[in-house]
Amino acid sequence: MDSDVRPARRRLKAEDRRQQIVETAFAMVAEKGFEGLRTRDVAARVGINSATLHHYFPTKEALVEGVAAHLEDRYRRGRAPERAADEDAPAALRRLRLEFADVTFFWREDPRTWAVSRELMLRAPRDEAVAALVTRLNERWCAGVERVLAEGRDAGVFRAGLDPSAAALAVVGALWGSIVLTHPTQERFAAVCREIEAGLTGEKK
Amino acid sequence: MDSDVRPARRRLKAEDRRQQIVETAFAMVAEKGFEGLRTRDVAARVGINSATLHHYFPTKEALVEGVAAHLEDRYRRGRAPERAADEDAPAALRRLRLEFADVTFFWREDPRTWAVSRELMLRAPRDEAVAALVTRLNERWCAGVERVLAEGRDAGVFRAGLDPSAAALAVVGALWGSIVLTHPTQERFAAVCREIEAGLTGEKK
Amino acid sequence: MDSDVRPARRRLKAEDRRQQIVETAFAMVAEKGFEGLRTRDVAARVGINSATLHHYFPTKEALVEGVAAHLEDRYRRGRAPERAADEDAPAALRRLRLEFADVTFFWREDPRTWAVSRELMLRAPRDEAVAALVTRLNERWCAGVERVLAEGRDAGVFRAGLDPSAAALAVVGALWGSIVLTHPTQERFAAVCREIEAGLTGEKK
Amino acid sequence: MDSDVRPARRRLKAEDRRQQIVETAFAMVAEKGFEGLRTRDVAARVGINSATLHHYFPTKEALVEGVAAHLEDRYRRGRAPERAADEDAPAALRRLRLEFADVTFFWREDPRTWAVSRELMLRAPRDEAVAALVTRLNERWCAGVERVLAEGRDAGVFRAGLDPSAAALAVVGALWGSIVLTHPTQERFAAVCREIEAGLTGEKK
DNA sequence: AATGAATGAGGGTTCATTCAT
DNA sequence: TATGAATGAACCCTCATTCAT
Repeated sequence: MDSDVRPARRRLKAEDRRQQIVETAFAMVAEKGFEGLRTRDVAARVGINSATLHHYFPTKEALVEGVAAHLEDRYRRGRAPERAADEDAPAALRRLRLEFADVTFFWREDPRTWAVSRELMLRAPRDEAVAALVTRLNERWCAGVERVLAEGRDAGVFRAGLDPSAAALAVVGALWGSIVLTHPTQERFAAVCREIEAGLTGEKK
Repeated sequence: MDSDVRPARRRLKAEDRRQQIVETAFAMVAEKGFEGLRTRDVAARVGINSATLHHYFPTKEALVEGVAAHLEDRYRRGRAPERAADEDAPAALRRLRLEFADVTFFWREDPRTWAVSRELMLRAPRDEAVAALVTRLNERWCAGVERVLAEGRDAGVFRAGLDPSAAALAVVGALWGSIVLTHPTQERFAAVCREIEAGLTGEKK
Repeated sequence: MDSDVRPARRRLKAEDRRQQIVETAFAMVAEKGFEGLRTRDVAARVGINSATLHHYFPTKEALVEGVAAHLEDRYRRGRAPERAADEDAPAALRRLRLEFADVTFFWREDPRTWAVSRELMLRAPRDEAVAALVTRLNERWCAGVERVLAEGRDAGVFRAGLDPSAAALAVVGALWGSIVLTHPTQERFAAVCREIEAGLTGEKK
Repeated sequence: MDSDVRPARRRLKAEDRRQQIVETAFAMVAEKGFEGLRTRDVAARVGINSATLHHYFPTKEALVEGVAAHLEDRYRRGRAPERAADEDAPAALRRLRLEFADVTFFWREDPRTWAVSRELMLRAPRDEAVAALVTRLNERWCAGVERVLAEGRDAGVFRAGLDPSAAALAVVGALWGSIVLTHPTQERFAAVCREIEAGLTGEKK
């Protein structure tokens, strides 16, 4: 019916509309990258006039920053559920595996989040605000892993000679790089994680 | 006769022009990314009309592919000089360190090549031709590392339980990812390499 | 009763708002010209929503007319104080100099009024409502000067052959044109006024 | 016929095209003012794509400057033909009347030139390049009149006490101001000129 | 009386590409 | 081979105005 054609979507509350726009833009970036992000397309997909979009985000850059902030939100919220399987493993190992699970989760369950963060990476060198966000996210990630590694080394779970800071960067790099470079299957990525773990625990030759 | 000589000379000149254009475009991508690549700018920097550029590269996509091919060339040519320092180290370790040295070389000495390859890798998901090249480059890189790892494991240099294929991906990912994510200093990157090596050799706890 | 009192009070307040809006728009035109007049900017400076502004002035044209009317008001009110200096000069000369003083007053003491009237005069050919106002203002001005000139001529103060109507237009044009064309200093403008006076009195060769 | 629909107007020589564009823009400014100048409209009227216009004038401001320069050209070229009528009048008077004739010529025969210069006046306070042009034109005009006045005074044609510089500004202002303020008929403007002349010659009371 | 949301109709500018010479 | 002229399809953004509350 006609009432379906013109849905009662008009005149949303401001915050809802902002959210709706940001999410649409987020999806668009995931599909076509920032390069392919068009304010008109976003507006059209939301079902509003492109001038209305400018009412919420006065400039495209503001929209991009909105998308970036949204990404940060998603990272904060969505985490992989803890698995009961590892109950008897050492704490450090359990937490390391949780880290792996998180990455797997985003890589498998939420490919858009992954795609957007890749796009942000690409844009960072030419956009200070994005660069700041990317740096912040990475540092937070590395710092988390570093704590796990330091505690695990002190607890005897990981190699004694391990340099937590450098190793954390190597681990995070390996997780991120292996995915971006090769888009591995879940199995292959699991194998990579096992190798990382083995490298850290220092399993005897 | 002249009519035979001239075409030959011209074709040579034409090939030079192509090369000149590609190199300029390469430099431009290094500076501004593919997103900032403008055919007119390239033409202007070469000193030709932008219509002339289209005479050599009928479409922008063709030019991008030219840049990609040029990158492959550069990878084939430029390598880090072997260092005499490691003479008494096992062969596998020496070759692994050579791999590290190569990456360091491109990251420190040839930033443009690094920048372009970074752009290409991140752009790959949205461009099939680029994706093909990237896959080829990565597979070649991983295969090389994999051979080193397999031989090293068999020679007792690396951990016995090591899965050469997965570990190679982890190593390549760590090298690439740590650089792209954090733009490390030379010292920091060296520390990362040491951790990778330690993870592979399986240094006792 | 209250219901009688309130509407009256409101209407008063409404009139104040209108005044406030008009004055703000007036200031804005003085700063940026009609070309730079934006309803949103006016509303913002008043501290109201731009929709509220449209509640008082349903269209931008109405606002412009409001500004024009406000200009007329200002001309009616603000006049230069009479100077005691010329007490022994003939009446016609005294009144002519008063005219000069008025122009000087607006040009020096009230630059905003001057700026707006300049905008209106130059804009008149493209806006009928403005043209009507401008014509009215000019005719009033010319008529005033014309009376002075006629009386002065009849009193033997000005040239006998003087055509009051044409001379009035020449005088008014000279006052206005010399200012708009060159933005003269006060001294230079005074010199221009002296020349006008000399031309009218017909000072012997 | 079809060959009439698609006139052989394409692919003009660059300078011709520029001229064509400038003249069209000039006409448009005369009609609607700078405020109403639209690059798209100009292009459409010329019969070219609006991108082609940007090929010649990379920015709207450049086009405006082109129009301004064109105005200066017109002033340089177009002058009123000298009239044989005044042969027995003193040289200074003849030259003064020539000045009047010039203004009359532009005001009657070439109203577009007049309109554009008025528009430039309006724009000058907000555009430095235009302001410079306007100042240049006015100074040139005033200087010309000043010379005439000085010579005429020294030759005994004009009032002995006349200040050439201030009087020149008064004359130029009167000519310009009387036209802009009232858009006089030719007869009325002629009367104004007569009054100016009378004021300068100092005709006895 | 007052507001924030929403809009339509442009407006200047960009850019890869084509065409005639 | 090389060029300048020319183009169409967008793109981001602006602004007076309207609508529902």
